[in-house]
Amino acid sequence: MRVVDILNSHNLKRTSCREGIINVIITANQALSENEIRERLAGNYDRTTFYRSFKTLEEHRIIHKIVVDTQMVKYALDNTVTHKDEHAHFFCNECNTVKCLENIPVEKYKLPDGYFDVETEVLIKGICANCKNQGSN
Amino acid sequence: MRVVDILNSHNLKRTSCREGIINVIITANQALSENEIRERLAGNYDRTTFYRSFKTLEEHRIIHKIVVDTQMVKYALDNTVTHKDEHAHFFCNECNTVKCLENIPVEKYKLPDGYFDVETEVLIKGICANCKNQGSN
DNA sequence: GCTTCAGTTGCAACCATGATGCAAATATAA
DNA sequence: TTATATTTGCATCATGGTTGCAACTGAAGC
Repeated sequence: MRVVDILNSHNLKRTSCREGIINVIITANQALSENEIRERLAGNYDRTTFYRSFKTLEEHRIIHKIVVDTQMVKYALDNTVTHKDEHAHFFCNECNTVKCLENIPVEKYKLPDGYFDVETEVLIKGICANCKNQGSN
Repeated sequence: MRVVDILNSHNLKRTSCREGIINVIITANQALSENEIRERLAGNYDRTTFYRSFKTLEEHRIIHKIVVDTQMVKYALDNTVTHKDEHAHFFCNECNTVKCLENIPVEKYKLPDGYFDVETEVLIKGICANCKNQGSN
């Protein structure tokens, strides 16, 4: 599916910022932060434009946000695009990258009486395969 | 265990800010934000002092931080104090409260080859029992 | 109780993320 | 090409996190 079609199917205008963001995220093999996306983007956009583009794309479930910490937010292509269920995320303490563990569905936790869950976020922090290998060299 | 003993056992000086924070968190039945703690506290402390107190108490595993979003951070008494294992957290979309689900241990997710986990954060968002009851009245 | 000093506090200043109002610019449909 | 609903850029603000530094203070020793 082309980026144009993704935007069209959500009745979103195709602006260079939106197209750029989606392109960068689709190409990347990992979740990216606002700055990481900006670096990989041709155009130079205002922070607010970026912020609002992310928000719009998120609301339309084209991308999803992973909050690692209050000072580290990353974005990845959403489930509805890759057709995967709710999945866990992995954050590497060494290289600070975030990966969607698309084959690791989040467990359905049994809540106390009267509690109802809407969504569950699972963030696993540790060392990724890449950094583990470098560490043992 | 008294607050004084908690600080002493970690070789931390007993300052009114630290004692106050721990007291407020122990008393509360839920995780609290910086502002919620400040409101319940007698003294008037600088933001930086608060921030550094939280950091110190967190590093010594007396309290732990729950990041709901980039703009919402809450603190709760840590496992080492209540002697509970790694647990899930519940965030109510209605009343914005965070509760430690101390009887809900986090699942040990099986990671891809080469990946090693250090800690897993599980944040379940939904409606708490309290808000659910009010909604059905 | 007084002295000493490592540790803590308050202040100023800075960065990142999130958010809104408003005028100018633009995508798209007519 | 024009009209209009959206989007963009700019200014501005809020919150959380962070550091440097001088002033202050808890706790130990005298």
